[in-house]
Amino acid sequence: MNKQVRTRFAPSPTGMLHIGGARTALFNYLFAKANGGEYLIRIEDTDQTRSTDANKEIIKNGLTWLGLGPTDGKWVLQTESIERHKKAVEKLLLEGKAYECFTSKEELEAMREEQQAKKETIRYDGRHRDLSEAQKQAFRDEGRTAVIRIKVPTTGKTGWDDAVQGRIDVPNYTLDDYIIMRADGFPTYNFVVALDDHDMGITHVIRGDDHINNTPKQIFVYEAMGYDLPTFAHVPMIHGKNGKMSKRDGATNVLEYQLAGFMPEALNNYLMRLGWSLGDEEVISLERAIEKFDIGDVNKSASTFDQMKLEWFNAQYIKTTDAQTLFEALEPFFKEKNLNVTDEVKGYLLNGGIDSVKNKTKKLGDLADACAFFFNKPPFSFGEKEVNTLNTDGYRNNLNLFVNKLELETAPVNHDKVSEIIGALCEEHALKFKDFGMPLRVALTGTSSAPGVGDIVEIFGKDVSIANIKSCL
RNA sequence: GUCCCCAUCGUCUAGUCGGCCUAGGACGCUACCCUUUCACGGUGGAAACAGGGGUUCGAAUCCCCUUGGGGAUACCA
Repeated sequence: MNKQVRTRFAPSPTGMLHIGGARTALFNYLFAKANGGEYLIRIEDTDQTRSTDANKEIIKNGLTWLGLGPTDGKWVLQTESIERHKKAVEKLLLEGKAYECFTSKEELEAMREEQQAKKETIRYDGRHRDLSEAQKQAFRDEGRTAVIRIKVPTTGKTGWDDAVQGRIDVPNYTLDDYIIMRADGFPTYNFVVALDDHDMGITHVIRGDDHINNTPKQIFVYEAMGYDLPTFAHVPMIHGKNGKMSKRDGATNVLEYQLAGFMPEALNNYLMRLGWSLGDEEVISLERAIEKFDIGDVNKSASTFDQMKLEWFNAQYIKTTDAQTLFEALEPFFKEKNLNVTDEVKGYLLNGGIDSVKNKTKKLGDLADACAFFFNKPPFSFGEKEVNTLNTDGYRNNLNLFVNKLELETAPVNHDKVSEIIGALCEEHALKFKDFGMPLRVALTGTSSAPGVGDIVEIFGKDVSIANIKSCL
């Protein structure tokens, strides 16, 4: 039987969308797409006290930004299936595969301390596994409320063939009869995950390797319910320089990368290269990755987050993205920097402006800064370096020579024409190209860090160029 | 404590069932070149198989141990 491949990403709205979660989502997406399957989203909100609607929105926005929304368009909430979960608990109870446990939290705590002291495995000891009806009633009379625990084998081992980690076996004596329904009546994570993955027809469970320890517990549910096991694939986590990925290593919240000026394509590319590679290829599009991705090729070892390389990827994408697309991505950054985009400026930016500066920046915010001079109008407010440049007598003279020539031009002036004019002036006055470069750049743009003067004149046009230069004389 | 996982340049990685590896690529660092600024780009360079035992004619590649990291041990997910 060849079932259609179906993966899922199951974030918990108890926090924001973590960078590691984004990579897990990406691998799920890639694997599903690579196999012509579906990639679903299930928001695990069973912890009613810690889940928030705000976090649900943040997760949704983050995934949407990355282009990793569900292929079926449905953002499923786990709590929507709560009645089904409760029915499953009842079924296991009825079949004797689960049981009521009245042990109080204090008793549990005491039990753990004792085990700790004896250097034993810390686990629930199964003390209420085989309570008689009379005993149960006695506890109820005491006012105790039961939790439901699932019966787990105490000998032997439980294992599976992990698609990335290989064979994993865990001795059953280290596991315990864990709680599948809390005293408040809400089923717990390890129980409902297995139920939902089965119900949603998930064929491949791809998740972080912090879930390896949960997998046997979930396998018990599949077995108790009589379901077939999916394929499990545990991808390594992302670490920081010193252990856990933390703020020191870069933002952990995906949306911060958007705000910081990263392009989703760059973040996806960087994330997929963490633990997966395609020969010597570095810049890999989603399409290309879908063509080549296999979960079995993912590395088993954890990787360290490196912001420098992310920035390099971002620079690659900025360099190869067209001006129109970049302009749209840039708009929020212009707004943030109080740069008002007039039709005139937009014209500059789209007709050569963005292209003239895009290869010098790594982030969209930097790119917006690099574009800032297109918003400048004379009289310019200069920095020290610019003032010094313009106060040089020779330079001022060169400015005059150039602007006089430029005024004589009748046709539109382009890059080559500017080179021609400067070339002729150099010959005539025994000067060098650089005697014109810096002063002209400053006079045209108000700043010393700008593209070549030929490009600037072409973008601004003859009239604006002349006006700008004259404002500095 | 107990259980599980991992281990190639500073970082991300290549290294198909052991020989083609005096270990390749990328980021970062660095030298030089290009150049009207800042960049981009180009050509080089320094930089790694954690340690110890095996197995083998031969190991980065297989086995064991040590060490070092990470994760889990909740009425969180």
